[in-house]
Amino acid sequence: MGQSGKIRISQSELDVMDVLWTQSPLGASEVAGKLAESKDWNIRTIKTLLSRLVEKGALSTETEGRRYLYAPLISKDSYAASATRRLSDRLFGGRAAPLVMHLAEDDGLTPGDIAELEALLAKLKKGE
Amino acid sequence: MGQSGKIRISQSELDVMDVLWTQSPLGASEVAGKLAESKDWNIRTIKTLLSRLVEKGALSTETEGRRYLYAPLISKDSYAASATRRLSDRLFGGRAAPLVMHLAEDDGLTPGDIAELEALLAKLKKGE
DNA sequence: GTTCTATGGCTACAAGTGTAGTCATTAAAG
DNA sequence: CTTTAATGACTACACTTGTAGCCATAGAAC
Repeated sequence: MGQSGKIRISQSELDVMDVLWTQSPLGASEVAGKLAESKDWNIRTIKTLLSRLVEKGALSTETEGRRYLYAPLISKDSYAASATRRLSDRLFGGRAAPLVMHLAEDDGLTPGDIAELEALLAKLKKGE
Repeated sequence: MGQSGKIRISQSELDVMDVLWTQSPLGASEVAGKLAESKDWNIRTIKTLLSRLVEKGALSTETEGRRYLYAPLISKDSYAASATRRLSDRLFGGRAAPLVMHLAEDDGLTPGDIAELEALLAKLKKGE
């Protein structure tokens, strides 16, 4: 967990985090390279986002020559956990079932998902 | 569904929506009355939020004398569905299982929740 | 009828966000 | 060495959000 609860990561910043969650540490231009496939962003935009993420304590920097290599300080997992919990608390009073029900609607759950969830539930019942 | 996907509702605005999802239509001061229990907001703050929500198309107004009665234009359910889907897409590539797993950690799922989810899954398997 | 009070409309203003531009510097290319 | 290209630092600027203040007005309370 850590401070992942305190840090607010914006939409665009999250796109940058995703790259570094996949691979890190990376320099700004490498991050830009990965993002180029999905986003049409100027390198400066990416640098701004990187700087803001460093300010926020979401990324660490390591000096390599005259540039920085960036790496996540919070894991995707812990970020995802806190974001999920926030949503669940905020909209469903912390209940998981309604949330899953919403995913289920609108073709949200494939048969594979259902099987996976069943397995997960079985494990939870045993574990607890 | 509708336009609930397009409309961005901020944190504070969501607090206002919650009141109106519980009961509507209501005038500004009634909304303020309900919010007073949980929030320490000036009535003007609430009026601003109401106005912004009307601008955004999240609330409708109905004139009653010289004031407005506000009512939601999007249901909590549809908002919750799109918010859930956004999160799931954004963080888990649209997979439901990892999301539930996150809820499960950290005491997120009570035995009751687990039972409820099992029932839900059973219904999904039969239905589809 | 005059004073109070609540209303919506408009305004405010700092922090956060999306999206860059400018600049001095330095490493690389030639 | 000089030109070029890439880097981080600083700056920019409109939009959103949180959190209200001011104002003219109209109904409520005398």
